[in-house]
Amino acid sequence: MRSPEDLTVAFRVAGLKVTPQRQLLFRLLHNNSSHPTADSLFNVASELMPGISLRTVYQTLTDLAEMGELQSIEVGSGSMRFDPNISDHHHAVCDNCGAVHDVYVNRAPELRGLDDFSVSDARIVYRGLCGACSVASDS
Amino acid sequence: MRSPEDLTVAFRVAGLKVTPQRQLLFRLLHNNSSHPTADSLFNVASELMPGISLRTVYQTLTDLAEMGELQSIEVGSGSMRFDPNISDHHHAVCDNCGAVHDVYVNRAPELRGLDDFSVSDARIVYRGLCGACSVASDS
DNA sequence: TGCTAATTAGCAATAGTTGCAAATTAGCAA
DNA sequence: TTGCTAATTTGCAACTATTGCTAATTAGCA
Ligand SMILES: [Mn+2]
Ligand SMILES: [Mn+2]
Ligand SMILES: [Zn+2]
Ligand SMILES: [Zn+2]
Repeated sequence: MRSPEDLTVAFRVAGLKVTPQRQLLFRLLHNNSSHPTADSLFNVASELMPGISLRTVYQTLTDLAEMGELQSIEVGSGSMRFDPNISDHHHAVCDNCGAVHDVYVNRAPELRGLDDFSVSDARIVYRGLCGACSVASDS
Repeated sequence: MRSPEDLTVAFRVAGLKVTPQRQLLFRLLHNNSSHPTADSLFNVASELMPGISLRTVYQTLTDLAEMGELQSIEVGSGSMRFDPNISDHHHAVCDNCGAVHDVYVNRAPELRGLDDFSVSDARIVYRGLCGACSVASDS
């Protein structure tokens, strides 16, 4: 995702308004690698801007995703995660603490057993234990 | 997933009862490669056994999954898919018709960019067009 | 400063799933 | 075969995540 400054320009160019709510979310998302949910963002945003609506958070996330500034990912946690990292990457989810980490693979794995399917996208979700949780569970 | 006959024995051994509802679901799931949702199974089951409850379908699917006879997968279609194929495999989802196909990969792709994460499972979801839909969209 | 289309907030509605409790029933023992 | 009882089924309420709708507000421009 681009910087809050760049997004401000991009929104105006697209005929969209730059509201304080949107500016706050631009800031909260920029360089955010926590893969937040709409609700977790809403909680943080609410402290900085009491009264902001969860609906507005959803709306802005949808706008950003449609503009290609965000990617939305589904890792089986029940709710959608939003990712300002739009590079081609995958995710590792800790079964213990739920943290979602970025993962890069050398090469998308080849298919076997499916003849005529034209792949446009492949997403991998790894599950296991993150570093911190592995250490914590050592006996 | 094992055969309805084997499951009948397995359920009794586990102290679970073998009801007509469960037997029907055993049959509907055996060799079923459609990756059905609870609701799609409920619809089929309802024709064969009017009055069966969606709640019972969910319950039986949960039981089978807990016994390791089914795997539940999430491909981003909004609802959980149930898969009697419990071999190590992945899925290809057609963006046009929504069909879910089994996919086997030669080797689990190696990680890069994540040092200490102990992977216990990796799931790949491919998206694109299935054979039928590719043909149909040829100009 | 005023206009107006875009946005926000609040709340209803929706989809998928699970919790709960009363009624029913499979499986066992007598 | 009959009766008992714990497991199961059903129906419905509740719940979570998300979207639809709309009146009130406001950013951006003239
Ligand atoms: Mn990511
Ligand atoms: Mn499968
Ligand atoms: Zn962890
Ligand atoms: Zn298709």
